[in-house]
Formats: sequence, C-alpha cells, structure tokens
Amino acid sequence: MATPADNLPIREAQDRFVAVWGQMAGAWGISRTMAEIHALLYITGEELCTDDIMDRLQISRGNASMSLRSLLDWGIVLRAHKRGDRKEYFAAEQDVWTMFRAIVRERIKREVDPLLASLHEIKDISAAAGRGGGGDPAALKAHTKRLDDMLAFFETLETLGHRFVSPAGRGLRVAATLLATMAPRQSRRASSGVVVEPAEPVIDLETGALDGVDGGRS
Amino acid sequence: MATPADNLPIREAQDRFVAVWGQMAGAWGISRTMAEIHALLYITGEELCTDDIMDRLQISRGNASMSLRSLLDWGIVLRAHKRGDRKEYFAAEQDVWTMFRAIVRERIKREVDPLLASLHEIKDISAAAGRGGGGDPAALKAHTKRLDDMLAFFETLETLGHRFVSPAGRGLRVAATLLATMAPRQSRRASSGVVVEPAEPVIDLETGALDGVDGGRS
DNA sequence: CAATAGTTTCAATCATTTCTGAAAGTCGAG
DNA sequence: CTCGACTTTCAGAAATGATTGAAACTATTG
Repeated sequence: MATPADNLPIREAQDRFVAVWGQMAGAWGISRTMAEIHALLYITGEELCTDDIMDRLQISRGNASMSLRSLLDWGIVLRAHKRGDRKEYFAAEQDVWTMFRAIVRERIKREVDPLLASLHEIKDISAAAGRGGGGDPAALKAHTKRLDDMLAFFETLETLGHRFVSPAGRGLRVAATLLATMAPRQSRRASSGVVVEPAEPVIDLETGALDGVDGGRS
Repeated sequence: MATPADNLPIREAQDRFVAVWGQMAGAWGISRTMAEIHALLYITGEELCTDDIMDRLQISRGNASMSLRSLLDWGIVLRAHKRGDRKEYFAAEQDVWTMFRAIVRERIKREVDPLLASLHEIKDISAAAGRGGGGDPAALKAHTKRLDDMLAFFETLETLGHRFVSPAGRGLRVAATLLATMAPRQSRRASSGVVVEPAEPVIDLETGALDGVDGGRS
C-alpha cells in the first residue's frame, strides 16, 4: 500500500487535513490529538498501527494509546488486524454519514441525556417551591415556563437525534439532504390567512405544514 | 423586582440550573463562566447589571465584563438600560429557539465556514498533485473522494444551518418539531387539511427511500 | 472641566487539560 | 513457565486556557 517514495503533494494535503481537523477539536470539545489521529486515519484510508501514528503525528505512545481508545469508544475508529502480524491496526469509519451518526449518538448520550435528567430534577425542586407556598406565584409560573421551554427544546433535539441515529434513520439523512437541496421558497404571504400552496415539496418550509406525506415507494 | 426575602427553593433551582449549564460549557467549547452568566440571565429572566452578576456568581469584574461581551457577540444576551440609572443591564434572549438560532448562526460562521474554506484549499493542493503526475492515480482518486465526501457533508450542514437561521427559517423550527413529533411508523399522510399531489420528491421516512431524487450512495 | 460612576483591558496568576515516558500488564508461542 | 512483542496505565511535566485585580479608559453630571 504505502508507496516507498510517496506522492509528496498528496502527503501535504493529508497533513493540512490533519491540521485543520486538529483545529476544530477545541470547538467540538475533544482533544487535539484525538482529532488528529482520526483525521489521519480518515484521510489516508489506511489501516495504521500505533507506531505509524506516533511517527507521523510525533506523539507519545501513551497519548496515542489513550486517544485511540477514546476514538474506539466513540465508534468512529475500528480495530483491524493483519494476518501474520500481532500488532493491532486501526482504521477510521469511511462513510461520512455513518461517522456523524456515531458522533451524534454519543453526544446525545453524554450531553443531552444527562442534561435532560438534570432539568427534570430542577423542575421537581421548583414544583416543591410551589407547594411550599411563600413565594410569588406569578414568578414561580414564569420560572417554570422558562424551564419547560428549555426542556421542550432539548426533548425535541433528542428525539430528532435518535431519529437521525436509528437504523431507520437513514431517512433523515435523505431528509437533511433534501431540505438542504431544495430551492428555498420565497416567502410571499407570511401570515396572511390560510395557505393553499402549489404542488411542491413535502414540507412547506414556511408554515411547516406537511403535505401528502405518502410513503410512496416506487 | 428582587423580592427582599426571596423564595429560597426557586433560588436553589436557579443555582442548580446555572451549575448544570456551566457543566455543559466544556462540551460546547465555551468557558464555564460565560455559560453560567447566560444561564443566570436566562433562568431569572431579569435584567442584571455587572455587579449583580459578580455577586451572585462570585467572579471578578474583569471576568464578568469579558464574558458578557462575548455573550453579546454571540447575540444571546442583550444590553438593557433602566431609566435614571447609569449602569448597563443585561438580559438573555428569552425565546429558546431564537437563542439556538443565534448559536447556530455563530457556529456556522466561526467553525463551518473556515472549515469549508480550508477543505477547498486542500482540494486544490490535491488537484495539483494530480497534474504534477508522479503519484498513483488510483490513490489520488480515492483521496479526492474522501475529501469530496467530507466537503459534501459540511456543505449540506451549512445549507441546512442557513435555512434554520434565516428569517424564513422559522419553518425549519416547525419542520424539526414535526420530524421529532411524528410517529416514526405512521407516515401515511398529513392528518388532515389540504392534500396536494406531490409533483416533487417525496421522502419515505420509514425506509429513507426517495422518489424522484438520487438518494446518494454509501 | 473636574469629579464621579461605570466599563474595559491586560499582564500576572491560577486551574485545568493534555501529554509524556517509563513501568506494569497482557497475551500468544515455544 | 518464560520470553518477547505489544498495549495500557498513570504520576508528574508541559501546555493551554480561564480568572483576577488594578490601572486605563469613557461617559455623564454638576
């Protein structure tokens, strides 16, 4: 696989890709090394062993080992073995949408779920405040509404995420592509009365109305 | 506004909310203080001045000032003034969806756009590699595909984000709610209302099958 | 325009996260 | 069981990022 004197420009492109991915790391709340290792595995498309990675990225064995383990936990890097070789090799998931599904799945699990749990707890505390009497009922009501709004948002987010992640959720990939691809509808009558719209896309982006979702398999 | 002897349980709920939000901060790539200030402003629903915030959150003036400025930049906290008071007050955007639209808008601008720019640059480098001859053409082709897949994903993401953020994008809010709300198995037709013959693509949410559009490859 | 009230900046400090490297652990083969 | 090849762990070291506090700045007021 690895050409002895490799194609230098491609290698440069790979290095740039790794660097760019590494930059993103901060914003996504993972360590730079983790992102770089993942980038390297993705962009080379090869199965690499720990030493390959250490060499190319100039990092310590410990760092490589731990980051790799995290990547495995996230499910975006997979173990691979080569016959007659005792070393472990690693490869990145090559399908971009599968990869992001894995990321969404993990982030829901690690961030949204605990957050929802906490918000519910807080709601309970607040309800107790109500029963305890004492406070201004209007203030309590407003407080509760704020909590509920937030809760509703994250519940929608979670459901949406689950849809995206679920095996059947392939659909959402297509839905996403579609929503992104479809020509945006110029808004004409924003809020003026009933809407009777021409035969166009399934989801009316303006009103959110859903027309004739007709599981049409062809 | 501030009741002299405030309702203690509500205050506890607020503190918990602030703490939870602060925890999330790491995952979202912003500082804890920033998240806490935002949480405080959101959950109290009040207009607070720098000193209020310093007191309640036990942070320094400098920290408060800088964090507040960032929140203003993100557009999720707004300046407010009280008549006859020289101080500046701050208030969090109270509509949750508006707030997240602002966040999405900023993240696209700060993360996705630069990423896309870099990816395009990298593509150019790679193309140069092709013209320079030398390398294995098959390898180059595979490399280019990997780049293109990634690019396509983020371009979809960006378009989707813009839709969500745009004024007309209110629709996406509804679409999101809908997608999240709709029972996964029953995608027969919109419960009621106008039924229009879809002349255009139709998504089968169940299988992901798409009529009239190329659903994409793996 | 001087005094005052409020806000911003920034070098220094502090806290947290990430990384290293060597030691301990695992596992298969002989 | 012992050796050797490989992997994981973990206590510091190093790097990075957040926070402070006091000085500089800006705007308002009498």
